[in-house]
Amino acid sequence: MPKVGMEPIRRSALVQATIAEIGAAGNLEVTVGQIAKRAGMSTALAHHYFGGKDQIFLAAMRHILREFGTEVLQALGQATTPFARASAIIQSSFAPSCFAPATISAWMTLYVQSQSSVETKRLLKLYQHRLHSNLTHALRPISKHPERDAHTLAALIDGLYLRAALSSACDPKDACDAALQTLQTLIESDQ
Amino acid sequence: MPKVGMEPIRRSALVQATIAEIGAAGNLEVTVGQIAKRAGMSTALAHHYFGGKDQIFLAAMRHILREFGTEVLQALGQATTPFARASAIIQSSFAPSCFAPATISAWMTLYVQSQSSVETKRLLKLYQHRLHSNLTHALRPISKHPERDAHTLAALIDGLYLRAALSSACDPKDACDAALQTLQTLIESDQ
DNA sequence: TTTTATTGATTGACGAGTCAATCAAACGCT
DNA sequence: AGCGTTTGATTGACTCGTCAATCAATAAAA
Repeated sequence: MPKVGMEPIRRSALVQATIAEIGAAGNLEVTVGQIAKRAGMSTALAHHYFGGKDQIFLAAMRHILREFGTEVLQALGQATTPFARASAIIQSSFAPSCFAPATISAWMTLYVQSQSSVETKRLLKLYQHRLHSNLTHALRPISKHPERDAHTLAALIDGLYLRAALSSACDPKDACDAALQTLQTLIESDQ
Repeated sequence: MPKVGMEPIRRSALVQATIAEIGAAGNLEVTVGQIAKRAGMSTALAHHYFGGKDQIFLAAMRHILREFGTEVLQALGQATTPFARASAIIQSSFAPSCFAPATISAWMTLYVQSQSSVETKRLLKLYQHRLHSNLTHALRPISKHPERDAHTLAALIDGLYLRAALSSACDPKDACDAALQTLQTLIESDQ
């Protein structure tokens, strides 16, 4: 049943399947065959549309990052005060969608891959830069050291996420509260 | 030249070689053959001593964690005041040895692997527990919320390390200073 | 009939783990 | 001291499986 205009559908299905497989495996040891099977097509077709395994993975990473980006943007849209903006950024970072097993694995993979793939490193930097920039902007009216505090908060968010994501004992809600609490402390401190 | 008592030497050489190879590759895509070659022996011998690839990797991880542990312990020994203890823990976490390419890759790998290997997860938890426990102990006399602040600082350390390690722009010294600064802010805050 | 979608089959490479064989040191016995 | 025997060290060659990538062929729309 070959129909025209399959490309975007196939690509999207492959990206979804890739994320699901990475989530199930916990790491990048996922074959093109597995991905293609889950997406309901042959490996040959996966290669046809993406050209190679690396590019399938990259597309999956980009998808997750884009999704996260829009989530932050939406949360920011509803915030009116500077403090609410900072809170919104933090809360987006600990949203349930960030803790889906597939998303967690994808993030960890992103960290590892960024060491050996320049394209992946670029993606990671993009995310970090956006987070920092959003935070700085939110903090400017309420912090004495917007840049510095943004840097600290960004790192804190990453660290708390790491812990919450990797240890089943630690839950997202607590991590989010800890970040919010620290935000409070930072902007109250006058030094 | 088969001599008796080679086992510890070979094992140690393999662990060293594994760390070096992981550092060079940036990820876990390292073959037993490469490791064995760097360690100056055949793949068969590597298997003979470790039984399998997984166990070689585990041994390498344990080695890095043990090295880090002794580094912290040593720094703690020279600290006399509670604040100095907390500072020592932070500074150990940003010591130059933690930023050797091989060490960085090993840490990232640890994060990824902990998702799929229970033994690796155990290792990671051990490290996190020790860090938290050391920090709590140091903070008890000087913080109003030792547990809470220890948790925050531990996450901050991980997050700052992540950023410093992965982006060549960010340097370890700045990350360390940021952590120390936040320590200061946390214990000064009375809320 | 040209273009797009699609796949089964195949190729070529690579890598983990095994095995049988070799070599030399240590050990025990006389 | 001399002589077999055991034992640990060591490897080249091999097996078996896996997987990315390719290709030729088919089918249906345009």
